[in-house]
Amino acid sequence: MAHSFEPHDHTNCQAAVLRTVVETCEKNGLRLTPVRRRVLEILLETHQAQSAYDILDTLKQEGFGAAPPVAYRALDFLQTHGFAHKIETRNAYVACTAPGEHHDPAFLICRKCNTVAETEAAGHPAMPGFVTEQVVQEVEGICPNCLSETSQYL
Amino acid sequence: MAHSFEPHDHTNCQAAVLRTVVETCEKNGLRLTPVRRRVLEILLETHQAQSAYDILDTLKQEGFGAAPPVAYRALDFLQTHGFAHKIETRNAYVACTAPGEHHDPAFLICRKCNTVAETEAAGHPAMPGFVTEQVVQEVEGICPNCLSETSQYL
DNA sequence: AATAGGAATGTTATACTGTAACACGCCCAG
DNA sequence: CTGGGCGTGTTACAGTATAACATTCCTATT
Repeated sequence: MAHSFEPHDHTNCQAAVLRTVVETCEKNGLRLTPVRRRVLEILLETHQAQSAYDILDTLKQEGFGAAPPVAYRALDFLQTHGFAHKIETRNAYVACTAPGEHHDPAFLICRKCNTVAETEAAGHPAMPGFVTEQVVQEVEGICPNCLSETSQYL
Repeated sequence: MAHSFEPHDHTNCQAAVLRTVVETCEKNGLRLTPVRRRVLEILLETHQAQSAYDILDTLKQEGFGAAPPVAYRALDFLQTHGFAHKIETRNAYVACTAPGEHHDPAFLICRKCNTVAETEAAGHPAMPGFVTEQVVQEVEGICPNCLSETSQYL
């Protein structure tokens, strides 16, 4: 699977994830309602994290409910079932690029182009006697594409 | 150094960190002004993360400026110089428990007692060609103390 | 000692992020 | 055919954070 920083057929990328999510929902009796599906599609349009209010703006224009809970509830659903993730350092959201494939996602975030790449967390901090339940790993830096541009890394 | 989950002489714990910070500031020509010092002290009072507005409430009562920027600017200073950290998953702040000792802090956060323990991040997600600049690692779970209490881990 | 310039503080105002609580409609299990 | 759960929509509000400007305080020179 190509990651977000690599050139890839994005139309196909979107379609593949959407298909997987639709199938997963059917298999597990989850209701991928119009709002929920649309929010996923909005997230899938780009590999940049989008704020709940950005998403809400789009929803409004399309005739969905106009108040924040509409967006937040759809995002909750998507996150609960692993179809979307929150980028904590940005208070923004991305579609999962590998639904059903892993348990501890980690994110590489380019501070120049804002692209987010999802990867698997390889281990996490621990301490004897501490029971881990959730792991957040986010790395900010410069992605290969922005690095190779003439402007360099500032 | 005892970590936050271990029983320890907290008065001494606070004093030691404060002393180190004071020395570091003197050594590097940093101005640990009254507000900044007081915010650090407030953070040092507990190993639980405190919101900027909690801190601000205390500042107000003590005659410091009453508007959010007062707290946020002091926190910015402390974070910039590694004396405090933001817990991204909680929008809250803690004092650094090992100022000057490491570069990539990671945090273990007990969801029951809200205690935060700082540790060193052992490695972080990467991808070929991506230049890492900042790493955020936060683990939520149950700390040893809460685990051993009769109520168990729910 | 006088003073110019930057740093720090304080204020107002506003932007951004997120949730509580309740009304309504839909659907399907009894 | 109904009642209860779920999903949607709304209003209202709570919580987090910053922009912009005025003022004061240092301090590094004259």
